[in-house]
Amino acid sequence: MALIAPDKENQIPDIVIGRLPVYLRALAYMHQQGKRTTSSSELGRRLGISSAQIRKDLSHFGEFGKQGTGYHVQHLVKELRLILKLDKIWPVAVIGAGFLGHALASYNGFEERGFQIRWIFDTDPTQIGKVINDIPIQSMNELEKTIELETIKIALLAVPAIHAQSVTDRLVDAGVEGILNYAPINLVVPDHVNVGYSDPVVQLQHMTYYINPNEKF
Amino acid sequence: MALIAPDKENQIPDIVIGRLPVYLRALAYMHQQGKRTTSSSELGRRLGISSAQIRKDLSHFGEFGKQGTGYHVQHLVKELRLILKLDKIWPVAVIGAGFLGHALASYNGFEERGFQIRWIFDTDPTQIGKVINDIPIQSMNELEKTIELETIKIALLAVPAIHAQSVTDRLVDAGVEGILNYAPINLVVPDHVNVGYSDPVVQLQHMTYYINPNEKF
DNA sequence: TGTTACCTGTGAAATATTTCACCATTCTAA
DNA sequence: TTAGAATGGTGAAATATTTCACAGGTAACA
Ligand SMILES: NC(=O)c1ccc[n+]([C@@H]2O[C@H](COP(=O)([O-])OP(=O)(O)OC[C@H]3O[C@@H](n4cnc5c(N)ncnc54)[C@H](O)[C@@H]3O)[C@@H](O)[C@H]2O)c1
Ligand SMILES: NC(=O)c1ccc[n+]([C@@H]2O[C@H](COP(=O)([O-])OP(=O)(O)OC[C@H]3O[C@@H](n4cnc5c(N)ncnc54)[C@H](O)[C@@H]3O)[C@@H](O)[C@H]2O)c1
Repeated sequence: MALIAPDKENQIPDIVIGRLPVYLRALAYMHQQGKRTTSSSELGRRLGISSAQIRKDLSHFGEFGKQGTGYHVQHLVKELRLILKLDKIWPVAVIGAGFLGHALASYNGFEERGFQIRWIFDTDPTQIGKVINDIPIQSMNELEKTIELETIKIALLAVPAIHAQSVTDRLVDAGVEGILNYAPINLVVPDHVNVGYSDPVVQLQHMTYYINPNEKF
Repeated sequence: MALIAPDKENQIPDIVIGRLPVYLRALAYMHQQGKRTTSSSELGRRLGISSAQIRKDLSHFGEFGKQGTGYHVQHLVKELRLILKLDKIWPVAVIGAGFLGHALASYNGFEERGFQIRWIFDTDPTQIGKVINDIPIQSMNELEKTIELETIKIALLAVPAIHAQSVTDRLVDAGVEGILNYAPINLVVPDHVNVGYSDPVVQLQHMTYYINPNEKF
C-alpha cells in the first residue's frame, strides 16, 4: 500500500487568484455597458493578456463558457463574485484619518464591489468625534473591543510608517486577517494574515527603469 | 561563421525590476535607522522572501556585496537608485483634483524617494486656480502644452473611470510614458507606455478569497 | 443541409522563475 | 595563526507559469 502525502498541495496558484478581480472588474464594466456576451480573446485584448491564460485561469474553477459563443457576461460576473466570496458585503475599518484616510472614507466606489467602510480610527483627539461620510472617527482605545465585537476581518491602514507595524500587531491580535497597507513599509505578520501594499512610489520606481527622462520620444 | 540572432533577448526579467523598489524601500529604512550593513538573509527575513532570490536578483546588475560581511546599506541604496534612474528628481503631474488628487498633492512622501508633484490639472472651473501644497490647479486646456514644454514623463491619473481612457490618450499623445492609474478600469496604451494600477478593491478582492467571513479565528 | 468562422477547455510543450547547494571569501576569536 | 561561522555569487535543478495547438461544439447563413 503506497504512502500518500496527507494533503498533497493541490491549491490554485495565488497568481491566478490575483487576476480574478481584474477579470471581474472588466466584466462588470462590460455588463454596465450593456454587453451580453464576450470571449476570452476579447477580454484578453482589453486586458492585454492572452486568451489562453484567461481560459486556463477560469478552468481551475469550472466551465463557464460555451464553445462557439464565449461567456455570458452576467453569469461569469456572478461566478467570479462567488469564487471571491463577494456575495456578502465585507465591513471594513480605516485606521488613520489623515488626508488619505479621508479620501478612502469618502470614496463611494467600495460598496458596489463588495466592501463597506464602517469604522474609522485615529489617535488624534482633535479628529475623534468628527464625521466623514456619516462615519464618526473613533478613538484607537476602542479598536480591539470593536474588532472583536463586530468581527472585523479587513482593515485599510493609513497611518504614518513609523506606527504601521505596531498598529498592525494590534489589528492581528484582535482578529483582523486582511490588511491593505498604505504606509511605505513592509509589515511582518503571521502566516494566516493577508497583506496588500499600496505604495505609489514603488510603482513609479518600477516604471522609471524603463523611461528615459530626457528623450523627447 | 555562425549566424547570431541580432538582438538575442537578454533583458532582465520585469519581475526582478519590480522587486528592486521594495528592496530599496527596506534598505533606505535601515539606513535611516542607522544600520550600516545587512545581509541577504536579514533583508529576506524582513521582506518575507528568500535570501537566494535577493542575491540572484542583485546579481543581474553587478556584485554589490562582500562574502562573509554582506552588503553595505548606503552603498546598495546608491546603486539601486542608479539602476532605477532615481539620481534625478522626476517631475510628476496629477490629473484630477478630487479627494484623491488632493491627498496625493498634499503627500510629502514623494520627494525623498525621487518624485515631485509639480502640476495638477482638472476640468472643474470651480477648482481651477485653487492651490494645493503650493501647486495651483490648472485647466485641462493647458495639458498638452505643459506636458510638451516641461517634458513631463509621468502622471498620476485620479479622474473618474469614465474619463480615464480619454485623458490617457491625451497624455500619451503629448509624450507621457508612465501613468499610475487610480481609476478602476484597465487602460489601453501603446507598447512604449508603462501603466501601473492602484485599485484598492482589486487587492481586497484578492484577499477575500483566503478569508472566511464568519470564523472567529 | 453543408460550409465556414468562431469559440472553449485542456494536455503537452515551452518558458520563466525560484530554490538548491556549494565554492570562495571574510570576519571573529581562541 | 588557525578554526569556525557567516555570507555572496552562481550554475544546475526544481518548480511554476504561460503558451501552444487541437479536439470538439456552436452559430450563422448560403
Ligand atoms: N496622502 C497620500 O496620498 C498618500 C499616498 C501614499 C501613501 N501614503 C501613506 O499613507 C499614510 C497616511 O498618509 P496621510 O497623508 O493620510 O498622512 P496624515 O499625516 O495626513 O495622516 C495620518 C493620520 O494617522 C493618525 N495616526 C498617527 N498615529 C496613529 C496611530 N498609532 N493609530 C491611529 N492613527 C494614527 C494621525 O493622527 C493622522 O490623522 C502614511 O503612511 C503615508 O506615507 C499617503
Ligand atoms: N478617493 C479614494 O480614496 C479613491 C480610492 C480608490 C480609487 N479612487 C479612484 O480615483 C479617481 C478619483 O477619485 P476621487 O475620490 O478623487 O473622485 P472625485 O470625484 O473626488 O474627483 C475626481 C476629479 O476629477 C475631475 N475630472 C473629471 N473629469 C476630468 C477630466 N476629463 N480631466 C481632468 N479632471 C477631471 C473632477 O473635476 C474631480 O475634481 C476615481 O476614478 C476613483 O474611482 C479613489
